Amino acid sequence: MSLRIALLGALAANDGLSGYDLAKTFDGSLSYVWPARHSQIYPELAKLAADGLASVSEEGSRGRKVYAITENGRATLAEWLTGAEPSRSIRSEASLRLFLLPLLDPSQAVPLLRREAERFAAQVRDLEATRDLHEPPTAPGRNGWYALDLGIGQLAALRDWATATADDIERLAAADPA
Amino acid sequence: MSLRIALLGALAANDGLSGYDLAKTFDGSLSYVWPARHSQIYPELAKLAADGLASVSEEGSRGRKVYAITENGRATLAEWLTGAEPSRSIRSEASLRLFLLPLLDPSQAVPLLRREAERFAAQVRDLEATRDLHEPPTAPGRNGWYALDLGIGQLAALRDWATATADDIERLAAADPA
DNA sequence: CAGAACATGTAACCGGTTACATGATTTT
DNA sequence: AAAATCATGTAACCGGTTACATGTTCTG
Repeated sequence: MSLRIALLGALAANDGLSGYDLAKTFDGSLSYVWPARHSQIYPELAKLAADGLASVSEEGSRGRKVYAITENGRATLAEWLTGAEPSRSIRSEASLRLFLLPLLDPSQAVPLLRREAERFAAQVRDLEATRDLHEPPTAPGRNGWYALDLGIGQLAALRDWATATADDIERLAAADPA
Repeated sequence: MSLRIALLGALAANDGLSGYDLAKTFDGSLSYVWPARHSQIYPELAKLAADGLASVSEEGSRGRKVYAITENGRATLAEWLTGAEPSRSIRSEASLRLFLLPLLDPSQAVPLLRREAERFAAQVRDLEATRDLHEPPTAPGRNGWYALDLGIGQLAALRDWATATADDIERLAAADPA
């Protein structure tokens, strides 16, 4: 279900996208919340068209098909956004790693946590630089900007947790050298 | 692959767990990074045992099987934790929703963003209360505590983003009433 | 004794990933 | 002319979810 919504959202934000363009979006800004590959996007676009939520608005060269969201599609999107509770579950390999690192003994865990923290910090700096390169665009395009902030916030939280946990483990190890 | 690691991690943190116990762990603390159902856990434990990474250390009443991580299992876990880059991809329906909410017109988006922010804030308060109920336990069990902090940090980031975005949209709408 | 909680498993289905497959246009 | 990029699709496989299926022990 969520892939449909994400596609409708991308089309609503910036009408006139091809499967190829969408694949890039799902590899860029949208990848922070819902990554998807072209092999999943093309069939889903076909289904969206079959269900009347999107339509092929234009056929370009090289077989390019440009999709537009329909009124029906907009309604479906708005309904999902205003309606039912979304699932709160997330699955993150990077977080799993952070979560398990404290299992190692302090001499191993602390440097690894600091390395991870530095990695997240670097990503945060990258994204902040990307964001600050662009003047805040006006309403519709602005969404890419908000998305970037969401990514930055999540990564910064991971960075801070890794730092705090490394500090805590270090403190404990110093107080009680097992 | 990651489920194996998560299971090994849970067994390393607290040896002597059954599939049933593990299912509860994956529904509790571990759910913030890697949720799993018992229907996935039982077969994977069998595979872990077949591969010599864990073993059945004890059989209790009601068919209860207690698993223990083996030396081999510990080595595999340590290798994954210290080794290769974990995938940075995450998939979150809740974040997708936040991400798309700014697409609605301001009069709809702002209250929904504030409602979401309040929801995240409530979750944060809940988790903080849970955490503060318990004295920080000593080394091995301490991991549940760190995990809680990671969950709190992630949710707080979502809360703050929702609040900031609502403020921003409101500010824009006030400046330029379309 | 009934209902809740403990406890383990299997099977069908679905969403997502990887790999396969093809061809057109642009750039060097 | 070759290589890169644009562009769309299909198929096999795998991990995860939902639903099915069964039996035991404890608690009220």
